[in-house]
Amino acid sequence: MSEVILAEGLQNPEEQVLKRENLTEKDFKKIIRQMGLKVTQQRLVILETLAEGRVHVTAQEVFEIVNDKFPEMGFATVYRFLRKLTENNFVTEVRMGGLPARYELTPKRHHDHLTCVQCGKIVEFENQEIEKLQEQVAKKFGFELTNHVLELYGKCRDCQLNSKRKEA
Amino acid sequence: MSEVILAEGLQNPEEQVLKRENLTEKDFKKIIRQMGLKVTQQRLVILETLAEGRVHVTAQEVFEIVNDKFPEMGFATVYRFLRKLTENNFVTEVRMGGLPARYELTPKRHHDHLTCVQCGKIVEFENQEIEKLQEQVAKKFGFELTNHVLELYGKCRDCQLNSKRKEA
DNA sequence: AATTAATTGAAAATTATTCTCAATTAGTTT
DNA sequence: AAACTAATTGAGAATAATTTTCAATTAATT
Ligand SMILES: [Mn+2]
Ligand SMILES: [Mn+2]
Ligand SMILES: [Zn+2]
Ligand SMILES: [Zn+2]
Repeated sequence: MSEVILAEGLQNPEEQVLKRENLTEKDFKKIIRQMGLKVTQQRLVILETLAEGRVHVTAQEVFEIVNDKFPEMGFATVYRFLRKLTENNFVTEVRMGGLPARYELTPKRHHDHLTCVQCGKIVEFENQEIEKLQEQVAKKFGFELTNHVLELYGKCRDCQLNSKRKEA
Repeated sequence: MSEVILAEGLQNPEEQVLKRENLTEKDFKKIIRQMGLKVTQQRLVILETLAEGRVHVTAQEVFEIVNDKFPEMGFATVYRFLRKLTENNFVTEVRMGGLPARYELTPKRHHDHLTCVQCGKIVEFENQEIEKLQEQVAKKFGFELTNHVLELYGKCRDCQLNSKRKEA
């Protein structure tokens, strides 16, 4: 049941995000070439879209935004390029439950997410202590850690207040 | 690319799991009744399947196992009942990336997972320090924590050795 | 400008999961 | 024990997200 609420909320969530770099067309071209790919208009527009506006976007959202500026773009291109970007770690895939994947340009510093199950608001946070403890756990079991997923879910302050208001 | 390897590996992973209770038919009936549902053969067989054998199973796997003992069972019934069990917290859904959800009977103590990206082996662990820190993070941002997902991914000792062997 | 391998969009395919609905059945009431 | 009824079931259709296919186009190289 929290799933549905979450999905609805996520349609227009506000977000509290860590500061992002300002990227220009030059940077986009560099990124594309670093992956050994050809520079195309669609790829540039997709990167542009990722760099401005909402930080955590679904492939569908990217497609819709991009489709305005560039109506002949197919959604397969968006999915394809997002996958490439993710494989090359220029983009990070964030998955919440069974919902569609969300993507963000990989920021210089790693972070995890705290999401409101009611309104979908996303807060990014860094916690070095947790990161360290994760390493320790992996070590303890003889694993070489490659990555991790830490997603916290809860009710944000606003939604807590809203709930109380309704009760009263 | 790690996705594919992971998916393949997961087809026959060994697992290191925390000890589980031994549940009997009596317990299963109690569980079903606690959810206000009727006790049916299919529900009993599904619970039986969850209680023995592999701990982290997909709906498909449950269906196949169950289908042997009980060939007239439909997969919709498996999905339906797993959902109910999950909603009522008798079963916990574990999701790794975009792969099919895996389910396990919710154990008395909460734990998280450490998964080998090569062979799919799953190790369960508990870490109170991490849990505490998560609460602190939530609090710091004014959230009331409802749940979290912590999945660690890495290469297990065996797979590290295998890799070295291949190099040599 | 010619060449060619990569890229693209549209549509079909795939995968996991949910829904629909007519037939069956568990649990209750006579 | 038979009747009753609302819940449950299985089969298959539907849905949603994502991937694949393939013929046409295009970026980069010559
Ligand atoms: Mn983020
Ligand atoms: Mn587990
Ligand atoms: Zn909220
Ligand atoms: Zn392994």
